[in-house]
Amino acid sequence: MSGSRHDTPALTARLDDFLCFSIYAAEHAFSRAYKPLLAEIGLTYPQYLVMTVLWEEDDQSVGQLGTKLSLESSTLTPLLKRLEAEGLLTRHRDKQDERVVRVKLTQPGDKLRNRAAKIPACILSASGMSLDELGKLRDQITQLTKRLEEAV
Amino acid sequence: MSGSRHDTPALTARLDDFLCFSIYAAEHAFSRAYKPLLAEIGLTYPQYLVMTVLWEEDDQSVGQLGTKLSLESSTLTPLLKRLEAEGLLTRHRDKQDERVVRVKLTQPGDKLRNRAAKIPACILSASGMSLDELGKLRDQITQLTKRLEEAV
DNA sequence: AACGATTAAATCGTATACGATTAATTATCG
DNA sequence: CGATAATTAATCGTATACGATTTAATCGTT
Repeated sequence: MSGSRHDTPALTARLDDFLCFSIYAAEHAFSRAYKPLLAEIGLTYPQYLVMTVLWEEDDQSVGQLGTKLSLESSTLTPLLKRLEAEGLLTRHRDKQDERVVRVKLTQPGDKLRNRAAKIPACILSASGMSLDELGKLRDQITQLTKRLEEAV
Repeated sequence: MSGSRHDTPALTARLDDFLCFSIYAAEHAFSRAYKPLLAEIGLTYPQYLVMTVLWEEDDQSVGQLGTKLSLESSTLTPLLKRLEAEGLLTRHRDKQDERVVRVKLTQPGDKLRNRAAKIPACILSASGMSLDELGKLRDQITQLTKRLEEAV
């Protein structure tokens, strides 16, 4: 057996040991869990996140959305154009500062909130966890994210 | 105030309340934390995950890799072709079953493991958590993923 | 052996996602 | 006031990622 490349397993952690991979897998799982629910209202998962930010606070700039979602304009611009083409929002240059593009919900975009309202409960139920457990887990992950961002 | 669209905030959970968003953000943070480290060895984050699976066990089919990473062949095939073009692995049809493509590390691909070996420790340090905390968090997330997958 | 069902990858179209660059506008400082 | 710096989106090139379809090979049943 000596000399085989499998003599030194300690060099490579097993994928299942990686916290980053558990997050990667969970992200996939969430995306898949949301997909059928979002398909009913014609949104993708990232589009749903953008709409959620706008339902929370309307009339935000591309930059504000990017900060909240950790996304670049190179990602947001095409995504927002698709939502605009769907008639869910408008994009207009800010009169005071023409560099800024302000994103506003249309009436259909605002109305969609009602149809999306039941989705979080579906996911909660699918997760099989209590609101309390979920909140604790969320806070731990958020703190981890904060530390990773500080370290970079 | 009555009649404003902001009368019913309960309809829309705040984005920060979403566990799914904390995972989404953590996935981004991990990806960004890994990026400079992986750039040194010329890998992207998904490519690193594939290589990790192969370092763990060489000579796997595209399907096996897909199962372990929750990825479709439509994602893996182009990714594997890039790694093949880099000379890190080979792709060959299985002699016993020509439907199957077996992926094997080349010597450079195997050697890369040594250069990648220090990366997990860097991330661990950046996360600012103990191995024990990390393990507990990982197990909770893995369980959550399992439940979400079962519910779909 | 034969033929329909199943399986494994690959392909295609669409949608993120990011870094680097560009374009347009605004701020700043001499 | 005017040149330069800084800011904001948009654009471009590359790399995931998935669903649906296609292709090729194998399996199952008769």
